[in-house]
Amino acid sequence: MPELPEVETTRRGLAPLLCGARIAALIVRDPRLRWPIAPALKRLLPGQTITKIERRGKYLLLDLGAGSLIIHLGMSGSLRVIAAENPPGAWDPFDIAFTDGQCLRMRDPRRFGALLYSEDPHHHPLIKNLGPEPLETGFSGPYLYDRARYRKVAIRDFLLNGHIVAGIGNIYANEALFEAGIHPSRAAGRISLVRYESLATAIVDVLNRAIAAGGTTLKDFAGSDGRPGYFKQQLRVYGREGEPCFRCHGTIARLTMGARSGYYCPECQH
DNA sequence: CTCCGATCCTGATGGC
DNA sequence: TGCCATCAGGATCGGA
Repeated sequence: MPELPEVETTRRGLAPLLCGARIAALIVRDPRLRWPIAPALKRLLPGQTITKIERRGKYLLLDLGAGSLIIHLGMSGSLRVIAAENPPGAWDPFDIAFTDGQCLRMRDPRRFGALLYSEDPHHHPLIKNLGPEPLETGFSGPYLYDRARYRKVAIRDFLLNGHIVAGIGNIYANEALFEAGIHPSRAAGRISLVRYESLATAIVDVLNRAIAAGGTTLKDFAGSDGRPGYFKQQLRVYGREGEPCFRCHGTIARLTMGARSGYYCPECQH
């Protein structure tokens, strides 16, 4: 899915198109997302106006003044603003139609995404326990080091835990660990403060570069303009098993860690 | 509390 | 060509 850079790319694309847009209707073609779309939204939304779009981790928050829509893209979701008369595809679970004839249409083949509403989104159960934003204050090497004390979980999985730091998924966890020279299966509690400083710097660097490239498109992801993200061309380890390391000319290896692969250079990462 | 595996769902891909 | 197993960018839940 869309990780932080893909969600931020989506947010930046949508904000100028949707801020000030007045909702005419919510059209639900398939409510069976990660959490079912609440039927009450169909009568709650019409007449409301989007005032701004925020991002928290991988969640988009569409501010309606009295509350917010919370959208998650799951593994395969994307959002576009198009003319409402455009015929929907088979995997487009909902449209938010606006009074100007445009609509915000979600596409999500795997249906792991979500459309929720909260009067107080930052205290919503899915959001209130998220860790700090990696691109804002509150995130740092010492923060990661403190949270990691005595923990045996692999550092790759530690970074995937949104309650530790928000928005990092498997691609950027692997890329940041390469940049910091840390082996993905090393126990989080057995990494020095100095190395956590490098890791925090690497995370910020990788995320910023990915946002600048419009995110990473492996298969499904498209920005709100329908274009893919180009960070795939800058990936140094993710998806590169058997290919040469750019730093040492060793060979990138793949490690099965639970259900998701860890990619790393055995020469550069310890 | 922490950790790990199962789970939701569909589609692409590769082996036989 | 067809069939089957495996693997995917997430995140919650339950059991050990």
